[in-house]
Amino acid sequence: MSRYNFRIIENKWQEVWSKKKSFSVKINTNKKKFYCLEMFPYPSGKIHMGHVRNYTLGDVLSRYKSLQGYNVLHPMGWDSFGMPAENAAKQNNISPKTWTENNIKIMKDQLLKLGLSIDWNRELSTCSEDYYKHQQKMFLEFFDKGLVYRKDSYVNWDPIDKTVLANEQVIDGKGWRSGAVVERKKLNQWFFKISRFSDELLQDLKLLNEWPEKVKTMQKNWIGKSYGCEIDFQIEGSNNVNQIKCYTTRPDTLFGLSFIALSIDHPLAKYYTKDKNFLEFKKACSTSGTTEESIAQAEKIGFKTNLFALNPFDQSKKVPVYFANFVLMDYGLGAVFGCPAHDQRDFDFAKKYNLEVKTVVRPKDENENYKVNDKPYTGEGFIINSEFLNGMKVPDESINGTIDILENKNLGKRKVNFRLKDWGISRQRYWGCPIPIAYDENNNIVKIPEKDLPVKLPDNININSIGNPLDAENKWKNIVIDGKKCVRETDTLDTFVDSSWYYLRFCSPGNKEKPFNKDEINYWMPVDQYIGGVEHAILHLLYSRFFMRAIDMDNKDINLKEPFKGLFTQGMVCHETYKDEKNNWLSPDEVITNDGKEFFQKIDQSKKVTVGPSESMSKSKKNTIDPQKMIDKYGADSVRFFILADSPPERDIQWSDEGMLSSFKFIQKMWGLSEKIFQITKLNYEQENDKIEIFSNRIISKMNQSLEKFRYNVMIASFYEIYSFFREVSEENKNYKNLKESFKRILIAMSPVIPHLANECLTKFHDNNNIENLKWPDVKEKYLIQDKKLIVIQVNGKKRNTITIENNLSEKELISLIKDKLLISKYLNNGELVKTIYIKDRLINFIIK
RNA sequence: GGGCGAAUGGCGGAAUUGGUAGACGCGCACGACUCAAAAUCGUGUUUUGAAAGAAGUGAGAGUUCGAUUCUCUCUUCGCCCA
Repeated sequence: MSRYNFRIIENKWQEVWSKKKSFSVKINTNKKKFYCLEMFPYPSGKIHMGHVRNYTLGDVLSRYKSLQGYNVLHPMGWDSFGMPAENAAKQNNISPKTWTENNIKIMKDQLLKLGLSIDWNRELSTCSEDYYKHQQKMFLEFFDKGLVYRKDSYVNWDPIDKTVLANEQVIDGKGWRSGAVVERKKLNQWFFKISRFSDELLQDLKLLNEWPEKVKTMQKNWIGKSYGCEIDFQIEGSNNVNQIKCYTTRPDTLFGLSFIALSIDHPLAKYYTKDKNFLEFKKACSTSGTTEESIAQAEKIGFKTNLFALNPFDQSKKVPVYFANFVLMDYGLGAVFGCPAHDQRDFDFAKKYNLEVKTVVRPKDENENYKVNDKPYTGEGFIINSEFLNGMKVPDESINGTIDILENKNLGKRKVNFRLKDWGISRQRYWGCPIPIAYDENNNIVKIPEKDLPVKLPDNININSIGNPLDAENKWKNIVIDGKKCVRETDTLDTFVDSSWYYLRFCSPGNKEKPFNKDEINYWMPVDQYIGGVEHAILHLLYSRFFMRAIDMDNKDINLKEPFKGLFTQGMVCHETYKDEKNNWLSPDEVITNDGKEFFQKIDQSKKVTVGPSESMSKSKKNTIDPQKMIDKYGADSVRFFILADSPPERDIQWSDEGMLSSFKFIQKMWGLSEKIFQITKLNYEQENDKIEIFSNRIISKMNQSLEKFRYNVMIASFYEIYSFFREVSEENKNYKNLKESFKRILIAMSPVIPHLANECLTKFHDNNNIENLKWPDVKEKYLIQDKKLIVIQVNGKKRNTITIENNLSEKELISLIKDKLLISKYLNNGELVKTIYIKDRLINFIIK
């Protein structure tokens, strides 16, 4: 029997698909559509295992839906703007464009070798003018709709490289390249007004019933709707200020007030700009990064003003007013009141500055003398030490009750607040979509006129100039609009903007005039199944949801708010990590083992290697496996098979060489089996074999369930069952009348996972080798019904025996049968039978005392 | 610091969603084929026990006739934070 030569066969089928354009689709209103989309890759150089997993998942689904008769849209593109291209350009003296285009070429070739069912006619690249020109128009449309504005905002500033750093470029508070301590710096930047849709983005999560709960929870927390109130505090100690407004979600702890804390960006800061100590404090604040994590973990520090605030409920009580580093201007009003007894941050701050800690909430099982000691109490309970609030139940009654009182006394106002901030889209970088804006001599905003669009990125720039290279491009920067001298905006758009609408562009990739065409959108959208990493659970998905709403706003042609009907988030691909004796990372290629216990360096086997825990594959830890090498060695089908086997798609998967090899062996065995069965089908016919029918229909039904629920690892288990069943049948060497047809049906059901092998085998079984228009096999229901049932016999909930019975036996008949056969007599004789519980077709439980 | 998950044999994992725990694979052991090895195939493989049996899904409690599944407390690990 010939060995399966995957190199020849896989290549053959990939050529067939590409020549016939098998996966290219058009609108067809007679067919139900299915839009399957995986998150498109950043063209970093070559594909990694994460891509293989992501695109295999989508491919299995696409091929499955397609066999089921859906008109499947399954496109692919490139998220091709972004920092790595600029970094590579600096290192290798090659333009970001050339670098990116080369990478795309390589990666596309790799994806083709995986045998993905992609409509390559729709390929797009976000860095191409064809794409970003539409984005610039959208930006201006959003501008007209009032969804774009400019304001001052902080960035991470590297004082040595004189450049703005992204959060991931700040490591332990230092610039990744220069090592300089990063400062916070204010810049005037562009924003999308995502907050306009805060409530809608929150409420509509309820409509997304095909999204994972955890992603919805993460988005809900991110949007962070809170119900609280604004409270007015009277101020003493200044001629300029007599009132400060604070936002709080815990007005019920007002009697525990011990200080007021302001953001350093609070309007009141302007009265302290001449105070040396304040300026020093401000500088100290600017040394921590801009992420929430760094702010939460930074030591809480404050600057005491000469002001005092009066407690609105008791004007005889005065507390100091501070500026503090943990208060953000973006949240609420940039001013909070501190109640140290019942908030961790306030508690830390009070301890540091020796402020009063007054307990005003007691837990349920404590009495009124309860006192907060070394830890704040943030749980439920009752209000104490608070005069007219005493006894209120925390939190619901106390918060609402206090707000009512504040409103009645005209001291405050009920207010809903969101944590979600507007989306800062300015990036001080070259390799991104230019913002189609200029400024006149008075620094007024001027939109680039439509006739001058797109604003093209200049080629041949000096990538090594300090800061944003576009700033140095004077020829490009200085323009004339309507006879007025203007200067272009040199910031480019956040690459999250590029990926916020690419799913729409796939519907109308060739349209030169418009980003997309109404009929095509209305046919293909929404995306039925979106697949990608959970790391995008918040930002990318929220931004896309915002974009869809922004486009939908005031647009009669489009009536769509949620772009992704179904979402699936896949786990990561992990591998063990290796270190040599000097603690340097080693790649799996550099390591060798004989017994799987002790590991040595390949180049010098006297040198021991320490094996670390299995972690997400990353270049920095060198624990990557190159998909290209695996495809070359084992073939695409084997790699696809392995990446789906074993682990559930939503969980992390461990890469294992043994697993990869056994997948490869399975492909070989399956080929051998197919050949054997093909030989058998040339023999004289035997009678039909019921066992084949029962097995095939049950296993296909099982595969259907696994596919519908994304349990691809369970489906792979069915593959092994299929193999061993048909191998047994084949050993009988009998050409049962239903053998060929059943095996064909099985091969079709296997084809989404291992398309090359399955199609090659199918060709043989088809009379004229023509395998067009294959259909997903139906399940014949009658073979799923079992005529005999296995019943579990329990005594007091423990399994003691089993019995196989005919269908439709009554409880009485069953019990007498069990007693007749003495199946559990030794238990029944030892006590009194109190009760029996009978679950039809499953189990009977005897309760004995 | 906050948020969200996860935990089942030596390992990856399965369990009709409250009803036989360990499907399927890897690994391991024994056997067949072979001069021999590789490959391939077969049998076995939760622990304990000679067996009958007993115990068993991170730990501890609870609900239930019955809990891997539901509730509470704790432990460990992972992911995310404009």
